[in-house]
Amino acid sequence: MPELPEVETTCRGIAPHLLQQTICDVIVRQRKLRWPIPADLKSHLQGQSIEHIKRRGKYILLGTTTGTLIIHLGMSGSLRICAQTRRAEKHDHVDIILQSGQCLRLRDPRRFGAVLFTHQDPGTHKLLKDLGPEPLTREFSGAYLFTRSRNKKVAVKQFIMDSKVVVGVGNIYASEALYLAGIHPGRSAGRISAQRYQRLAEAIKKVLRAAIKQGGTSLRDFTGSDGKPGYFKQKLNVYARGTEPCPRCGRAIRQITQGQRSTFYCSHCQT
DNA sequence: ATGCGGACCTGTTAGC
DNA sequence: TGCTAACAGGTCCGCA
Repeated sequence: MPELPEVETTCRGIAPHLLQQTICDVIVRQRKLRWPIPADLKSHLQGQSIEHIKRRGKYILLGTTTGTLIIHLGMSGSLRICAQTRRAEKHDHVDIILQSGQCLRLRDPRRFGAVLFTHQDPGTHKLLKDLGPEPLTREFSGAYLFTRSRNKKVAVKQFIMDSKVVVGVGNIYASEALYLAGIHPGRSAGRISAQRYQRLAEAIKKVLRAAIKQGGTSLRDFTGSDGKPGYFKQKLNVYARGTEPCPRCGRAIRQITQGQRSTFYCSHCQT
């Protein structure tokens, strides 16, 4: 479900409820997520105060005095703030109960998400250490993409979805950014000019910023931590619009499969 | 080093 | 209406 804008929306929504709150209790109803939730999670968190909330790629990092809780929402995860007394529903796997009486509740029907804890600098954690730059920083640029892509024959869409190249660009925004940049998703990453990568880097930043501004994209069921959907869906040009006309030229948008994921593009506007 | 398919799950929708 | 198959916002892992 969530790409970078949805994770960012979630972080912004939960942060005010969590900062400087002491964790009173931790309830784990289902520990089988992508990786098992550590059996000693509660002992790491109970009595600790949440000092900061950060996002790295699609990972949400809750910093306590003694370590960092690492949360990934996978394909279908969401975090909500609710009253501790609110009845848990079917896929509500974890509750982090706060002194305020509220609780941070993780729901994840498909269980591709993760909840882990580390005492180390989270940047050195196995899952985070090889991540590429954040797309909304100056470090991420057309020049960077150009350099990284030399001699790569992988399709450019898969290239920009590789978290070692750049974090946070998932299946929706990859299609959207390539559309904005006018680049065919199947083109080999190594055969794209510096100038076109300049356009692509700008398009990625533009589409992610716009999506964050709209509170993310709600296709099926994404909602922010307050339960409100994201409104970026209305601004999607190609994603999930197979057979609809291209907004620019009117020809039918095409849907193909790349790396077992759907890609949407306009064969006339994207070359 | 790179590339590919499979794996992990449940829910929803499309098709017969 | 009901059964089945395909598909869904992610990404790690093992094997060629």
